[in-house]
Amino acid sequence: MESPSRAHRRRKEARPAELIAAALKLFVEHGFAATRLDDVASAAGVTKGTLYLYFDSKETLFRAVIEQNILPLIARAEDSVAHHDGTAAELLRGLLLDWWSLVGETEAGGVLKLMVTEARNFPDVAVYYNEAVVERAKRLVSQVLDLGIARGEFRRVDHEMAFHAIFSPAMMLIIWRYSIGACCGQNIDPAHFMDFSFDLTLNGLKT
Amino acid sequence: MESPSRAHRRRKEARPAELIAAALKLFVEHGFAATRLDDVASAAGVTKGTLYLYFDSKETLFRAVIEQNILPLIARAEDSVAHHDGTAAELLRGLLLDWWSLVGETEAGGVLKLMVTEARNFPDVAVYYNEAVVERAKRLVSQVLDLGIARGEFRRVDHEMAFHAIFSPAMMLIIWRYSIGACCGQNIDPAHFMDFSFDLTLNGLKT
DNA sequence: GACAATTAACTGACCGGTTAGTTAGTATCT
DNA sequence: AGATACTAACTAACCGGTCAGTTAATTGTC
Repeated sequence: MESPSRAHRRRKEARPAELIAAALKLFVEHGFAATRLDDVASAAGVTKGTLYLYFDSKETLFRAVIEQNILPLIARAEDSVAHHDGTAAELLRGLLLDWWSLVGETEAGGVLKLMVTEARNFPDVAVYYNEAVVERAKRLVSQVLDLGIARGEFRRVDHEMAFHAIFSPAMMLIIWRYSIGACCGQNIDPAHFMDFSFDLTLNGLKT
Repeated sequence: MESPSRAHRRRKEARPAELIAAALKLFVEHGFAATRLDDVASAAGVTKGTLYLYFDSKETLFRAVIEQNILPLIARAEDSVAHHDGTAAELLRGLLLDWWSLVGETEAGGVLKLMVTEARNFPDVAVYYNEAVVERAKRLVSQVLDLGIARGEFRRVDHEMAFHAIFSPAMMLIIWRYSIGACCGQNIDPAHFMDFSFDLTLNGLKT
């Protein structure tokens, strides 16, 4: 027996991350209000008292969950911009697939669903998310569209509209997976759907 | 005093609908768990005790909210099928715009967001919703796609994929409006966006 | 290397505010 | 007057947040 007795070892460094991971999972599953801190703590292998050593309140924990899970996303997005080679179409596909492998296929994808469900209860967090993620992505897509139009690949389109149209399928896929899809077995094959919907959109964008 | 007595008139017939409307609004805004029944009741102009005359529990009220708001939707969808005239493209556009004016532009649109946020807490309701709304819509779109393919208008496409691709923008628009969009002023012009995204998709579908 | 003395991560019982659900009583209708 | 739509005061349970106490690690002393 290596460590049943050591169930509660002292691991100050690891706790916050573990608590945040547990909180993300449960917040996404049940929503913020319906999630008990006792459950978050025990999912992270500690008790509620310990949770309060690291976070001031349930709300603070929520903010930490959002922040921790979008910070890497922001960082990664930035260097993805610079290296543009190939056609605008290829760049756009790369952008979308990068975003997918970063958001869609990781636990972090739940943050999107969480923001959608809790935006009205935490408007300031929603504004922060909008600026840190959505607006940034919008600017990225806008650049690619400009490039595509300049190269004669794309039609002149409303950038705002195009952005939403391009990301809608991927966002829908994520939200679906964490909500109704989780209850009704029939899940869409993500890779297949991403390919399909991107082709559809690209055809629409082409001159 | 003009009508403090009016405040509690006896209106057995009107109460359930009023309570359901108030509940929908608050459930969509704050989520199921974070909504107080006292608030639902007072939004409907009664007190909590009255609410319990018409609904057994908070959960029963939730189910009623979903059911009442998708029943008309189902009914309307059915007769929209039969009258197919014109091209498949026109039919598809009609289907989507009908759905939009029925779901997107009414209070009932909130049901979609509500189902997304609460699906995991009410899996059986989610399954019901999926069968009563999603699967039904899927079959409708499938018929139109078959028609379009038979007429040589559309490419041979995976119906499941195409369905999700077609409805993604509209669903995203609704979910957006009731969540992050509600916190960050910048709302998309629905009519414009629906036109834009449908054109994009249609281009992709065409032979 | 053993054995305090000290520090700090962690626990779990507890408190108080909140809210789903109940019920005794009031107002309105026929 | 009898029936019933409705109210408001009430209860019980639940859960966010606290804190006195426990236990694991570290340091210091011989």
